[in-house]
Formats: sequence, structure tokens, C-alpha cells
Amino acid sequence: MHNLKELRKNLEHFKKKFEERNVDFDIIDFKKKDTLNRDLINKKEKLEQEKKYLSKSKDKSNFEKSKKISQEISNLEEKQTLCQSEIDRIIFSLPNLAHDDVPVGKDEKFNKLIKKKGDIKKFSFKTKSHVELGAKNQNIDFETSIKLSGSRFVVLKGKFAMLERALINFMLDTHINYFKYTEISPPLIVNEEVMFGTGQLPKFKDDQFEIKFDNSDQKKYLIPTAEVVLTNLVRKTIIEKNLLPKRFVASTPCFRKEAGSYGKDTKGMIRQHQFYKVELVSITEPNKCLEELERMLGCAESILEKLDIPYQVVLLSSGDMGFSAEKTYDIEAWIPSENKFREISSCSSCGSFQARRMGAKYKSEIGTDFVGTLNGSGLAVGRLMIALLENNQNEDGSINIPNVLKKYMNNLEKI
RNA sequence: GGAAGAGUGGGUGAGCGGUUUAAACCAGUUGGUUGCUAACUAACCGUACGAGUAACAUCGUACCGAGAGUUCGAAUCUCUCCUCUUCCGCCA
Repeated sequence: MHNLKELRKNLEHFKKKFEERNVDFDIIDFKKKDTLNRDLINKKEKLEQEKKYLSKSKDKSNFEKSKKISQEISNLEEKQTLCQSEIDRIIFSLPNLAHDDVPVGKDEKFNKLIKKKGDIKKFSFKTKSHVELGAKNQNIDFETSIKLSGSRFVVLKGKFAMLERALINFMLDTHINYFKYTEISPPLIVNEEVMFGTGQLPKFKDDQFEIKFDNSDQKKYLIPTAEVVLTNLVRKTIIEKNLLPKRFVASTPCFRKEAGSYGKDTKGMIRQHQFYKVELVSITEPNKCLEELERMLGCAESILEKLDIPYQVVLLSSGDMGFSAEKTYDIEAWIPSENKFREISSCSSCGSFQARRMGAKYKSEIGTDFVGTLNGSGLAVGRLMIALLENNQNEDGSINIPNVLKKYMNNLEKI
């Protein structure tokens, strides 16, 4: 969310920046509503002032007049509330502004390749996809998951289930012990305000799973990513500057409707309604966001390096970034069966965009101001598993377990 | 799920229809005095929105868990909801 005063002052600039993100911002309409709104507020406040004065006088002859004013106030209030909600509807759905070093462009074609790491292995045999590799002994069992839950779910069995758990524990341990993130075990169901805070609501309602609670019209949602809970840990707080940065890590299931992706990645575990993800979140001073973003990217990269999986890092263009981000790096891992790199992590700086929505501030000598927030996958477990299975396969369909994972896999050499 | 009680500024906590402009205390900030690991003292000390300013300053309005209602007037009365505490029940 943007500072309304800033927006008001630099309408043209904002409009241009929104265009970079494929969002049309109607200046004339906004100006009209904003002017009307302020006019209504002014009128209302004048009447309130008068009413206050009359009621203090305790003069009976004024009671009738005071009543009339009350009536007028509630009329104005109704109009103003309506006007306000129209303005809110607009500004709640405006995305963050792309940072200056973000390439401008309407879609992923304008993303910028930053680096490539690791050697893509040349196999002497015909490689299998993770679906084929998992079909053996039904280790990756889509038949059963369809019976249980429908499409875009999966049942993992035996050593494959263990491998998922091993990857989670390996990543958590790395981020906790080596990069000094604080481990969090958060709720997976959150309320509406929390979803608003990180920007999932109101604009992306259709992507979320809403939970129905009995005897309550209060809405709850399954988290689409731990970013939502971890970032909102500082919601409505004022943090002492010397306690920043705060760094949180959690492994949670993530739930997504994947609306609008019908027919996309229908085979295998690439795109699921439910998947595990290890998520990193940093709360910093706003002017240290970009510095922290580089650090976070490094933390996420280190996982792939330790597992020896080839990957590339891409700087997203203005049109390809998520709603709350000002700058985003995607890490893409090599997937042999598709003969291409696939997104396995997304690390974003959100500046103070989310903090403003959450009411998260910090206190320094100068005063209080909104914090900066960052989030990044470190990494998406399902996709990491795909990458690991496919990159480490042998001709007989077995999978070599990388050294760093062995202690999490009962010291197995392969599965 | 049942019963009872409670939600007031960063914290403690008064007020229970109109000089409350939300007391007082603690914490915090800034200055002063004495002094030496502190004490005393004065002022300041919330958030949002609006007006105002180059930016401060300043001014206005609202905010006592949330929302609605009663009233000329609501922190105070009524209703609904939320949260917390205690007890009982159920449960991993």
C-alpha cells in the first residue's frame, strides 16, 4: 500500500510506474473521488465542531438544533464512508512500485539472467521424469491422491516421503544454524487482516482457500505461503531499531487454488494445491532492504549449491513481479525431463509496502517509521524434490542421495 | 460445548450520562539543579484522517476491544460480535 499523500502529490509519476506493471491507474477518477472525499470530511468536521459546542452549553433551547446537526452529520458520514471505500478499493489494489534497477517490460520475456551455476549433467542413458521415477512401487502415487482429494494433490510413500522430510530438515538446519534465522512453527489458518497485510487480499481472493468456521461470519484462510504468517508476526508492532533485522524461517504446507492455471503443468508434482515450502522472511530497516535481498538470495542459492543442482538466477521484469514486490529474483533449477530451468524460489523485497498494510513500524532516534519486509523461498520442497530426483537418477531408476542429505536419510547411498 | 468475569494510552489503573480537554502512577524523551554509577525537578510524551508548511510548527475531528443502537450529549446505558481470564465438560 502506498502513502496517500505521496500518491496525491505525484500522480503522474505513480501512473507511469503502474503502467510498467501492466496496471492502469485512472488519475481523473481518483482525483475526483479524493477531492470529494476530503470535501465531505471537511464539512463533517465543521458540523461536529458545532455540535460539540452546542452540547457543552447544556442549553435546552439548542437541543433541537443539535439534533438536526446530528442528522446532517450522519448523512454526510454515510456519503463519506461510501466515497472512502471506493478510494480504498482503488488503493488497496495498486501494486508496489518497481525499484529503479528492475528491468522494465510487460512480461517474463524481459527478465534478466543474472547468473548460471553448476554443470548440467550429461546422461549416458535416456532419463526419466520424476513421474516415471516415482511410478516404481507407486512411491509417487497420483492414483490414490485423486481418490482422496482430486487432481493436483499427491501421496508420497516410503523413501520418497522420507526424502521430502529430509530436504525440509536439511534446509531448516542450514538456515537456522548457518544463516541465523529464527525457526517458527506458525498457524496454517489465518484471518482476513493477515491476508490483507501481505497483499493476498483483496486482489487475489480467487487464489485462496477460504475456511468456513461455524457460527461466525469471520473469514479464515489457509495460508498460500508461510510468508503470510511470518511477515505478519510484526503486524501492529513497533520494534526497537537495535532488534532489526529480524529473520524468520518456517517449513509449512502451502495451499493454493491455482485458479487460472487450468491445463498448465497438469502432469506431476510441479503445480499442486498443497505443497511444502521452507520460507525465509526478513524484517529490516527500509533502506537496508536491497542489501538484505542479496543476502537472502545467497541463503536460498546455498541449498542448491550444497545439493549440487544446476540453477540460474533471474531478475524479474516489472511486469512479471508479484503484487507486493519492488524487486524480485527467481532461482530456477535445472529439470532434465523438461530440458529447462524451472522456478524453485522467488526472493522479493517489498520495501515498506507490506509494512504499511500491516502497521508494522520500528523506532529509532529520529522517530518511528514503517519497516521493510522481504520474503523468499528457501526452497520450494516439492519442486526441489523433482530437481533432485531427476538430476541424481541412475539408469536403473534409482536415485543417488547427495552427501549432505545422507544423515537425514538413515545414511542411505541411494533409494 | 456450558457457566462466570474482564477488555481504557508503551505498562499499571481511575472514571460508570455533561468542566475528562481521558485522572494518577510507572516507563520513555528533552532540559535544569545537586552531584557520581544516582537523586530531585520542569516540560514533553498515542494513532488515524483532514487543514496548514518547502519541511517542521500549529490547528481541527475521530478513536476507551469491534460494530450497531438509545440520547440534545456516550468511555459510561442497550444489543450483536471478537478476544482474554477462571471453573466444568470434551479432546491429541
